[in-house]
Amino acid sequence: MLRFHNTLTNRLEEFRPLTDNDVKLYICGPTVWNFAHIGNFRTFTFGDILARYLRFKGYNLTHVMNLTDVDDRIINESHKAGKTIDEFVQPFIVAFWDDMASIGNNRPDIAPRATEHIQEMIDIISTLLANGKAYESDGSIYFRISAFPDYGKLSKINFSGNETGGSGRVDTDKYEKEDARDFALWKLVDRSDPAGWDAPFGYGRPGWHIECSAMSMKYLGETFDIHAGGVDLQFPHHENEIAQSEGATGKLFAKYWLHGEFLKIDNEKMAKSLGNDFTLRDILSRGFSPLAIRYLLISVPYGKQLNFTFEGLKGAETATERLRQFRRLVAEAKTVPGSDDSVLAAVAKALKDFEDAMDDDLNTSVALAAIHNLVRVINSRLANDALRAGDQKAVLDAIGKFDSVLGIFGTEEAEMLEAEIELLITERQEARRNRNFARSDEIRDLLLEKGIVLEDTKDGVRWKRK
RNA sequence: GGCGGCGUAGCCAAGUGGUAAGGCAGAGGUCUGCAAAACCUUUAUUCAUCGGUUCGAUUCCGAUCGCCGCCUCCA
Repeated sequence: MLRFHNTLTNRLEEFRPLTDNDVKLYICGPTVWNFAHIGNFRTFTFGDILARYLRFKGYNLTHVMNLTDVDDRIINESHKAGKTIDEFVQPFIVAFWDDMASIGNNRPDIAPRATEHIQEMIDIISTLLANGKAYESDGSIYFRISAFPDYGKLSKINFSGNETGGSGRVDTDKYEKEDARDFALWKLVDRSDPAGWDAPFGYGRPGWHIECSAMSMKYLGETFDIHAGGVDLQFPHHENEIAQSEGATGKLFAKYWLHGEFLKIDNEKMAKSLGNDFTLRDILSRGFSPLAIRYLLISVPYGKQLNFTFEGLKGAETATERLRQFRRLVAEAKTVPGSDDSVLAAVAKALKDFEDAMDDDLNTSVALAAIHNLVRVINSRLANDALRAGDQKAVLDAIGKFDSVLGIFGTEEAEMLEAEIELLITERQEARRNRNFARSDEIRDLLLEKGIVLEDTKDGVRWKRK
């Protein structure tokens, strides 16, 4: 029985789709103003695992993840760069999908861009204006929180204890709002500003929160199953999404809310000021494999904070290497006919433990333990005995299942590429020993073409992806 | 100030009212001419501290200390 911790109810709940076997999932995607950092990828990898597991369980999934391509940061940065929003954002979108592929995250079925859904946002705002849940002030449109009694049901936020007053933040807004908590749905901007759109209520641009309401409801319906994202989005972003959407439709917006916890670096928060806001690219350039990064990101359940360290990443590197090696050993094992009940039982147990763990709010830690336990049993077997053909098939099937959910065994292509690289490096070493430097350079260039950079260290030659 | 989470071996960590998963590192071993790689075995009388409840607590309650988050753009 699949269960999720639902932020809305703050309980572990059995997952039941709204309709039959169909599951509609929305995950808040990146703001494409920069390269995404490792903390972003923890959330997106959690989202990917969630999507994969829902499919593993046999659900017919529609997976939507938005791209936020209009917000103040983007507008400022594109201004600075002297580019249009689209020109500025495009390379980061490309980079984002490259990074996602590199870390093994499947592409969502639909990845809508905010700027392509302005009309849908305008429609929601119009509805809210018409039903009294929004108002105009100084040309901008605000959500009227006092007209939505459920406000706060997700974050359980208690405004009475907030820091307010002279130095507080709540009252510092320069605009005239009925209530300090009210938030912008549509911001009036000057005609000359290219980052604006025409709307019945004036030339302007959407507030941050409205885009997710518009895109999720457009592709998944007014009520859908799961809405996921990082914890920091819980308030105000998700709370405001609920207010806007339910305020407009009068229906439940999302049934289950799942929030991915933060990633810490060396037990500290990730922050630009601390210089530890590593992008995926930063980490790859240090020679770590994307597979190891993925492994580390899922080694702790999504609902708990994860402490990211380079020592841990080295460990993840070794662990994924072992898993890859395991699959190779099993696949290439010489077999004898038949099967062994004790091996089949171990495989069945691993599969059950794995599924039980994933059913339990995606407990990837325990799921990984189930896999490692099987690896140990089978490796022991392999060390002492020939594998039976039936056992081999069962183990490979199980690996296929584990990997369809977690994606940590590495792809065949990646494995072949690495074997090829190792071969070339060995040949280059040989050439250098024989003082055949021409051949050595030739190999180096060949590897460079494949995007592999060699690094001579005192322990020998290492390589890394460019 | 309000609200929430966490503190488990050298490191990353799971977990439960009944006596501590898994990974990495370390140690020992198998294999190998020696290495490396690979594989196997092994590694916490103890779960931040102090009290309480209980036959029994790491697990429940209270206090203390420390860390992280939200309340403000943020995965």
